[in-house]
Amino acid sequence: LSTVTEERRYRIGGLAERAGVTARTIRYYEELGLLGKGERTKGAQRLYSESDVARLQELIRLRDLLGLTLDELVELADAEEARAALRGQWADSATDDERAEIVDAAISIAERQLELVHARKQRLAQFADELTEKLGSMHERKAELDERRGGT
Amino acid sequence: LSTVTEERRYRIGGLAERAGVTARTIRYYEELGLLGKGERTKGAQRLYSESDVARLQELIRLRDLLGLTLDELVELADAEEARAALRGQWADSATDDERAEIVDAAISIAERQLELVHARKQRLAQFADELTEKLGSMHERKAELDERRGGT
DNA sequence: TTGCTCCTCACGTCACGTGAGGTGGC
DNA sequence: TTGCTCCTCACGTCACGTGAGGTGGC
Repeated sequence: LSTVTEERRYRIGGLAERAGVTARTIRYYEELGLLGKGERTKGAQRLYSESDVARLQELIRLRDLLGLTLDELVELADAEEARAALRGQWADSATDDERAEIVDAAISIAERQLELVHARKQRLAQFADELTEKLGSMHERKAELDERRGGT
Repeated sequence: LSTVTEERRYRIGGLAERAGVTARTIRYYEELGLLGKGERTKGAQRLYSESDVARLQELIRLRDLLGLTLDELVELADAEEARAALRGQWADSATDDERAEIVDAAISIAERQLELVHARKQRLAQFADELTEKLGSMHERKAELDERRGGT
């Protein structure tokens, strides 16, 4: 019945589905400090917000697409803590110098990730080239056989 | 001192280095049937050929770049067995119809892999886009702060 | 002979999977 | 009330990591 803080909440199953993982994975990530112990219902059920969804999806992407270990994700999360703080109360009591420092750190992190993404794309492109070439020679071999079999 | 079968051999450490894995991984893959128990020296040391290097590198790429599990790699290896047979003695006693069937199967496998590679590239491209956009807005924020600090 | 690399167990670890037994209702 | 989803242990599994103790020399 509050009109302002009308935000959607998910239970662990909903979050899991939206991120493409299981509930177990979410509990494990919370245990490692990757997700932070948030609100609970009286029955002790975990509740998540839309920003939790985005955060988990990001973690899964870094894990699956870039192959980062959970240890590396924890490191990264610690480093990003500063960036998240920018959007919190914390930022109100910070000086512009401090804010600039935080933004610089966040930029470095994003740039590093972009490099990793490009490196992966390179390797995938090379893989695609090799597969395409292989397919070409296999099609040749096939045509040769078909000609001999069709034997006009 | 043989002049024809003059092929380079690797021990497990050499193979490991060339594929970017550890010796333990190679022994484990052999245990799973992914690598096949080949020759040994009198001292029981494993010996590998250049084609073993290529094969292992391929497996590692499928694992790292496409995220296949070892179970899936075993399946794929079983399916590819036929393709490998094309290059062996086996092929000499096969009919052209059988050869064509084998090539068709091999083509299907390669096409499937190429699809997976493209799907991954798509996801990576989207990730890159989002990171680039994020970097853009962070640079804006930075410029804003710098202006306030520099305050002409 | 002395290193270095290899060998085979075999237990440890990381990132979860999978019940068992029980309670709550974003 | 009846399902369904959630909860907390806690043991199992996959893909290796890491010694221990020993032998070989692509």
